[in-house]
Amino acid sequence: MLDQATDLGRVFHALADPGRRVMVERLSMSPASVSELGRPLAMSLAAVLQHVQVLEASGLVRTQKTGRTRTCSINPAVLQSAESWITERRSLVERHLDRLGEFLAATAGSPDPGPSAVQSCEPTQQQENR
Amino acid sequence: MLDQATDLGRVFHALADPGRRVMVERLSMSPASVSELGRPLAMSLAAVLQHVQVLEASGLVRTQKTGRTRTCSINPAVLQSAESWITERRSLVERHLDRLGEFLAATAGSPDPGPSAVQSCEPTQQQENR
DNA sequence: TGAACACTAAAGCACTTACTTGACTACTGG
DNA sequence: CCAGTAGTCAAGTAAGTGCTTTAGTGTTCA
Repeated sequence: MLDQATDLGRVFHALADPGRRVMVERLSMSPASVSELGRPLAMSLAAVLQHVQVLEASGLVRTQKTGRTRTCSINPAVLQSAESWITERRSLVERHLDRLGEFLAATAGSPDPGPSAVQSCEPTQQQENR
Repeated sequence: MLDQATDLGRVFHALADPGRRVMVERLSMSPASVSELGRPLAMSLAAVLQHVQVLEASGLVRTQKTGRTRTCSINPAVLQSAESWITERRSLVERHLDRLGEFLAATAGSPDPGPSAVQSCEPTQQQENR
C-alpha cells in the first residue's frame, strides 16, 4: 500500500494554491494542455509547468506527452481519497455532537446528573474568544 | 459572504500538514486543550500553539479560553465546505468520463463518427508517461 | 529547410513555513 | 503565598514555495 499520510499531505498541499485549484477546475471539464491550463493565470509558462508538476506529484493529475504537447487529465480516485478523509472526520464530529445533544436534552430538567458528566460542557469561567 | 477562495486555500493549507491532521483527528473525537493536542507530537508547546492558530485562522477549529486552559473544538461546517468543493469537482470529472464511455461504446462498431469527435481520445503518437 | 510553437531545465530571488529557545503572564492547588 | 501548570510572545533560523529569466530541446507546418 502507498504511504497514505504523505500522499494526503501532498494532495491537500496541491489544493491549497488558488492557481492550482483553477487548473483542477478546468481539468474537471476536460483534459487540457499545459499552456491551455496557464492561459487564465497571468504567469510564465515555466511557472505553470511547475504547478502541473506539483499536481502530478500528488497524483491528482496524470499527464501524457503526445508530439510537442503535454495533455493533463484528472485522476478522480485521488480526489476521492482526500474527500473520504474529510468525510470520515466530519461524520465523527457530527456523531459526537448528536450524542452531546441527546445528553443535554435528557438531563435538561433533572438536577445533579452526577460527577462523571461530559467534559467542559458548562464552563465555570469564561473569558475571551478571540 | 466570506471570501470563499481564500478560505478554501487556508483550509487545504491547514490540512496539508501531518501534525495538524493528527490534531484534527484528535479533535473529531472530542474537544481538547492545546497541550493535550500536542502530547503525541514531539514538538514544543509553542509550536503546537502555532499550529492551533493556523487551524483557527482557517476556521476549522474554534477555541475558547477558560481559566488557564484553551479548549479547542472542530467546526464541521468548514470541514464540509472543503468536502463540497472536492465532491463537486469529482462528480463533474466522473460525469464527463461516463459520457466519454458512452461515446466510445456507441461508436465501437460504426466507422467514421464524424469530424467533431471528442478531443484527444485516440492519440496518433504516444511517447512517455513518467 | 526554417520559423513558430510547446514545453523543459536550471539558477536565482523574495517570501513563507515550521520549527526552536528564552522570557514572561496568568491560573490552580496546597 | 508559592510552586507547578498552561499558555503566550518575540526573535531567530533552516528549509520550502512560488515565482522569474535565460537558455535550451524536440515538433509542426508552410
